[in-house]
Amino acid sequence: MPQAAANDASEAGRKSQISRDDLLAAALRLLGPHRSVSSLGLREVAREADIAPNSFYRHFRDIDELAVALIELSGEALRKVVDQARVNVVSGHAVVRGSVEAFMSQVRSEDGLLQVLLREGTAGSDAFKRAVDRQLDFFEEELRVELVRLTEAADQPLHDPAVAAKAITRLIFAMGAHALDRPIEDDAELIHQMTQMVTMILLGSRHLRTRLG
Amino acid sequence: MPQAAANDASEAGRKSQISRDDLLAAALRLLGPHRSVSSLGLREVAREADIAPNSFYRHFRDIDELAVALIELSGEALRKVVDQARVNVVSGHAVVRGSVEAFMSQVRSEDGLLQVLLREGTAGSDAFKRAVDRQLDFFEEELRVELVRLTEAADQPLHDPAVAAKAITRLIFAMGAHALDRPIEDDAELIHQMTQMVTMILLGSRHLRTRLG
DNA sequence: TGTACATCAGTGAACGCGCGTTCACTGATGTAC
DNA sequence: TGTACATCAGTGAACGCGCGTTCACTGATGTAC
Repeated sequence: MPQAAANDASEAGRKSQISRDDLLAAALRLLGPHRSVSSLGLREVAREADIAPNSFYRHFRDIDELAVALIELSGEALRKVVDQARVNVVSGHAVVRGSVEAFMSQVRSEDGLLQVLLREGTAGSDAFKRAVDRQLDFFEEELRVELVRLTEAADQPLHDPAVAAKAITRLIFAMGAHALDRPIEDDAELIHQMTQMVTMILLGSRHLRTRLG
Repeated sequence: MPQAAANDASEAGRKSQISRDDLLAAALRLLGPHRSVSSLGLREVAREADIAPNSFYRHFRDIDELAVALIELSGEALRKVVDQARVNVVSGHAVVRGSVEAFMSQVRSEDGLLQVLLREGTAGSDAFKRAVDRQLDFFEEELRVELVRLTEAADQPLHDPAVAAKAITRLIFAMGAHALDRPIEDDAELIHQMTQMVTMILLGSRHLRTRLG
């Protein structure tokens, strides 16, 4: 069975086929919690994936295309947060706190997906920055829709749900990035702070409406 | 007058002395609004400053030490924002909006100092990240003191001024970084949004106190 | 005032390194007959 | 079922490049006598 033997890394010659996903996984392994995507090198990723540097081009045009793919992959982590938040709404669980907890649980997730997104302030190529912004905008829009739905159902509408959603999104992402540089023992405190912050924004937005009409 | 002639760049041989500040200025020129400090190269900065690469070591241990110096320099821009905010308080000008405007005016400042700070999500060496955090913490603390002073004077104390100050700081920095990627025509809209966001946080923080005691 | 000397910001040349990219290639796999 | 062939994910070697860093040096400047 030469095909089976070819999967053995100790075998000389050609490796069994490697997929885009294998390269993305290798890149994720290299990143860990403290490196930024845009610092990844092509040879470095190829080395980690155990392929020749030039084989990289079979899967991606360049390292930047891989970076964009990574960002899109990390969007999955955001979708999980949104899903969990919706579950909290239905179950009557404390919505703000529960959602902040869901977010932080993704921040600390072993797969490291959300970390990829948080590590990126504003560095990298244009295509890359656009990819990051797409993910932020997606989250912001989901949040906005949910805020409108919830607050109107409770007959406590917000003054400007779009601005509130943007504020919460940007703030929670900034705090998430901050959390990456703090020890995990601080998580409880951070969750408490983030919950308070989001509550302030929501409460403020509601009263701004009461005040201004 | 050989000394005077030595200042002429067309002159062969040794250049007149160059200072740390000249190197910092060269680095700032290279950065512009869209590059991150941690991507600067030693040879690149030396080239821009018109000195030999090895001369760099006369002024900084390595490129990282220059990056930290740049961050500390950029703290000056923050101090200007704080000063302007205090002027607004005294003059009775709209405090929140005026301070947001002062911040955005530094964001767009020609010297590009504040941009250096905003461009840095979380990349770079440990020493560098600590330098960035120091500046954020400085701003947050100034803001906290001012918030306490103002709201207690108006007899409308906040629920947790420290958390409110942190929320405002992180949010305003995130929005400032966002602004760098937007055309200057969007500034009016961004200032409007940021003003609303800060107002929401302050209003929410006050009502949180009313509610919880 | 003149001379001898220490200091030290500057220099050019060279190093080894890892990078991205290109080339012509190989050989396993799937398909057509 | 066997054979011929196209496809294409993999390969090793090589390229030129810019990087950070080290070396022994030079010569202008300030200071001591």
